Amino acid sequence: MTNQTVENYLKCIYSLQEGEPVSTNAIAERMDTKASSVTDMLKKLSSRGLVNYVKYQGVSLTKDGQSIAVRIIRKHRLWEVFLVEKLSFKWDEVHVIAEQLEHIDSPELTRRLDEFLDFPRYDPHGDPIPDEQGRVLDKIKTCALSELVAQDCVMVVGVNDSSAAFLQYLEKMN
Amino acid sequence: MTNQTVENYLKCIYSLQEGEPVSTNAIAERMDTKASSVTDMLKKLSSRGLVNYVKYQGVSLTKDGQSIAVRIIRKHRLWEVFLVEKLSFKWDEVHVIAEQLEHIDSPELTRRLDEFLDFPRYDPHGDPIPDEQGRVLDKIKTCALSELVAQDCVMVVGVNDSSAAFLQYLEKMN
DNA sequence: AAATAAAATTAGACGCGTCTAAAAAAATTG
DNA sequence: CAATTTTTTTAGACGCGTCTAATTTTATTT
Repeated sequence: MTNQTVENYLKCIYSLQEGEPVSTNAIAERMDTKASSVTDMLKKLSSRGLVNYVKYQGVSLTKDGQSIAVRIIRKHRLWEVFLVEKLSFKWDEVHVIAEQLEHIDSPELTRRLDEFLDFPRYDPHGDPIPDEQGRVLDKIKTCALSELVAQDCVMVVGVNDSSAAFLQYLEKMN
Repeated sequence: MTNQTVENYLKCIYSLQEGEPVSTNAIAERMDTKASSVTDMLKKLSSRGLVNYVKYQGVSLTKDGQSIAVRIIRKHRLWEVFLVEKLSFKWDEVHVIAEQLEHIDSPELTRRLDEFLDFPRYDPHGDPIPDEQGRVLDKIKTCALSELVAQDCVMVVGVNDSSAAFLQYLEKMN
């Protein structure tokens, strides 16, 4: 199977993983595909040693699978930083583009991009950027603006409503 | 067919085009594939209105096909400038990476990248970068170092022998 | 211009990733 | 705990881009 496809499946499983194995249906829903397609793919990923898959019992990443997933996430978030910091994109515009850029295969490019960006630890949404060895920090703690009291010192890292209308409203109010 | 594939075929035909229609074999050789695969593809491109294809008579780009090819080349060369100017890659290292980056689909990204790079007219090899409307300048005139005489004022834009050994030799001699 | 060589096309196949429909297993419920 | 619902898997198909082998068309040679 194609690198792109493998990477997207692994990334998806990674993001759904929380202790217990991930279900076929959960993957299908997240990837906007059919459960039968997922089953097919899981068998192939398993035979490549990228996931632990037991029929009817869900799936989890192997060490190799995890390592690939983390590398993709690293690239995704580095590109998001690039798009926002260097090309002045807004938070909500960068995700779709980064989903393409994350599949560019060149370790040297990733290394140099990281350096060019001054080794950022977090992406524009406050999500941690894994380092070259795949180590991941914790996500920055976030809370709603409404939970704060006067004098609290915070940084705005994102919005929940990313509709064009709302963003334009924020823009207008500066 | 897939965007990537279409784009690669159109780019290839564009680069082989010089007055007369391009032959099936020429495309096959350049793309490292079989003539029969090329024939299959030409039929599909033709039915999409991207090429003028007449059996046994070669192929040429339509206006639409040309426009797509030029857009890919624009992206390819812009990314090459980025890699060399911003990430300090060497001339000969950037081509393979740019072949991946050129397929990233986001007109806004291309626009902003262009701006970020200060609207460069030529890529690191002296090849012209098409503008947003698809206008292409002439390639910068080049000649061999050996053709020059003392006092000539030139800029080195590339080497013919890009083997690691030769590049390291140049490096050593500064 | 007939014979031969080269170039291009067709026919039929394959792997990939996906799908629908049907079957099987697991979970839920009355 | 038997019946029903939900989840998952299997079986069989399809489009894409490619391939090999065979055929057809065009070009070259003598």
